[in-house]
Amino acid sequence: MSFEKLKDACLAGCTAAQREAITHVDGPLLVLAGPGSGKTRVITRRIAHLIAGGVRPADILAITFTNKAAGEMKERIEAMGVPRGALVSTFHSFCARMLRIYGRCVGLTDAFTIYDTADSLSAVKRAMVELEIDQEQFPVKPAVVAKLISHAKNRLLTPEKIMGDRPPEEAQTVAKIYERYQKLLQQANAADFDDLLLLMVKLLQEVPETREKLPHRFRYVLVDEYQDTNRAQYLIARGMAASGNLCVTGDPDQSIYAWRGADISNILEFEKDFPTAKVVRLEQNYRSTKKILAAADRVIANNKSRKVKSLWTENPDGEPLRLLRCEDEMEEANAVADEIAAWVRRGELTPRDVAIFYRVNAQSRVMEKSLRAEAIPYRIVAGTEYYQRKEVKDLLAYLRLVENPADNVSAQRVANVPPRRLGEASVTKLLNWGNANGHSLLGAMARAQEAEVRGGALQGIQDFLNVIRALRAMPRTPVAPIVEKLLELTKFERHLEGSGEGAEDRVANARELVNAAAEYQQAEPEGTLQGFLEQTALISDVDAWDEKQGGVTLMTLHAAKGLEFPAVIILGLEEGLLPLQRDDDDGHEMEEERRLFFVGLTRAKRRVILTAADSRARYGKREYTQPSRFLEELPPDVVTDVPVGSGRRRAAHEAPMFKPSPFKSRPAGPRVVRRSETEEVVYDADDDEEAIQAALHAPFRVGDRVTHPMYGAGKVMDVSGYGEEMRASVHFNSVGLKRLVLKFAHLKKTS
DNA sequence: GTGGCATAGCTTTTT
DNA sequence: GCTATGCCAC
Repeated sequence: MSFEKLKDACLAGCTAAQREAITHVDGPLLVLAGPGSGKTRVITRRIAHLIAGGVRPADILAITFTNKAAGEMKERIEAMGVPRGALVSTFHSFCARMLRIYGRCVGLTDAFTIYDTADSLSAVKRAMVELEIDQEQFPVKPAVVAKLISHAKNRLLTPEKIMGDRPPEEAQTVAKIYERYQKLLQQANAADFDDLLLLMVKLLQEVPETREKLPHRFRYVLVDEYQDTNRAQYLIARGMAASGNLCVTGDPDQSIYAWRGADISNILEFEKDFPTAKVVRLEQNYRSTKKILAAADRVIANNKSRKVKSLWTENPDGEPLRLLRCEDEMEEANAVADEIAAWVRRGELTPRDVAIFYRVNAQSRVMEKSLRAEAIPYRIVAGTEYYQRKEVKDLLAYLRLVENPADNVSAQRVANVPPRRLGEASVTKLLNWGNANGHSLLGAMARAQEAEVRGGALQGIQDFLNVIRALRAMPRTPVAPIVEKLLELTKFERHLEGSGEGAEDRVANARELVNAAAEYQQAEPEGTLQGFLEQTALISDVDAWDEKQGGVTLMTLHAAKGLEFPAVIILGLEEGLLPLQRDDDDGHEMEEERRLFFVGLTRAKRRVILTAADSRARYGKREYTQPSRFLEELPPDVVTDVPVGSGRRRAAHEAPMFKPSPFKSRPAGPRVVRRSETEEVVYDADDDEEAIQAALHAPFRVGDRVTHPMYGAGKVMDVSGYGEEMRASVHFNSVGLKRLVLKFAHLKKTS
């Protein structure tokens, strides 16, 4: 295809506003894109259009928010039929890549290690030990110190500045820890997440060798989700675009990362930063129904500090949003699982069409239980979890040491894993000797005699060094054999087998790392050990999510950004949870909570369910809740209120009003839970084993005639679930439609 | 050096 | 209520 034809293809089916953004070539460009307005399409087509217009792919840099988004963008550009070669990456991956090349200018070799939050914390603790700060006496905990340091870094502040109203001597001590921490990282040839950005800024601003060259390396720079950039990222974006051809896209109403330093004014003040900037607004929504969009629009209108925009859609009205009011989080989860089961049964949606969002990860547990009980397949999106597991981190620590022998945090971590009589005393001795004599921990081990380590520890040190040396002798690609060799040499699986409860899982996790390495190799045939380690360090939650796999998706509202689903369920619309309660509320954080809810709502194409529970367990204590203020902000005409459980039960049976006490056991006798006008679940109190077994092994089918001890004759209308959770909807002559749990219902076939 | 027990901290969100 | 860490005893 000719480049002219390609250019046309880039514009096919686009609106005037979209075309404007796609065809803009030189000079700064701000694309303010509402949810579902075709932003990704505009970015990918703009890149394809640039290339079709003669721009070399290698001159284009596109920054996305997640690795997953980067991968998808690359695919979509290639699908347009233009030559590949544009660099599409996240900020962190891009900076890591630059630092592999130019790290020497800022004190890193190309083998540097990336420290995650947990590694940083270890380094902070080590810094405090070295400074002889008594952790009992110093009132700031290591984790808080680590946070303060990170905070300072991604805002480019000195530690004193971010100490707020803490006493000056505390600030001074934190500053000292910061300094020592940084020295430790330097010695370990390591960079934490924030350093990746910070050192990149240094390359752009301070280092003579790079500050002239790097800003001109790319002619066109694009940054997506610009509303979520922090100070350092802002400087990098600007710094890389000496050409002035900086295109940023985003939506201030979807800024949800202020808590980690994102500065919404980066996008709000883009026009001030670049007075010649062209601004394109994308306000037509192609994703959601009118009702969903109206709800989202009305909610976000309550934010005071925002650029007003008018979202609209030509999509149909759609069905109303539904609010399930439940007694507690268990009922909430059951009601949601029942809903989904019904959708699937009716053929309206498949499980993979459905996403469940929540504010905090802890909410997923109860939900999972109910989904399992209904036999609904689901997937939790929390990719980093796997790499945080102890056994996996241990293995990665070995691999890092192979790559970077200076990495003391990793060396300290696994020196005695599996146990090899190389205890804390010896390690401390080696560490101190190494510090004094300019050697890493690994280096000190190689000179253990000099360091005056003796006894059993010496053999342990030998074993440890042998493992590292053997691995280092292997080629760095392919990666999987290195991981396999590691498991073999350390007898890691045998070590885990004896680790008590959950040992099987741990062994499986360890083996899984071999698979992860093989998968990495499949994606990156040339990939090295270093590349694999980098990928594992910079993986994000959504990165691990494969939408091709079936099942209901469970994730936090934060992880939901940028995705879309036919049906969305948002749990826990309660004061304190969504919006989440915090100590120092100055109103800005409330607005960020509202944006988070806005993001959740606007992920939905056709169907939205919201839930709220009267009480919820928190820290193991039951607390009564107030409905979220966001519920009052929804336009009443697009929301249907659906009482589940207690409220409905009262209405149905005119029981006296009382707050159900979680401390009283429920009264004997059949328990009836009404779920809607026509549906009830009846649990019988006396469950004799024989009847249960009989019920479970008598397959009821739609259309079967049955009798029930209490309700008499009826006809089966619907069957759902498996095993103990199998339920049937039965229409009884006496009382109409009931939903029965077969395990308890004592239902018999009559014909 | 290992294993058992107590307890603190967790539930904000994540690269 | 759970879990990860740290402390102590053997």
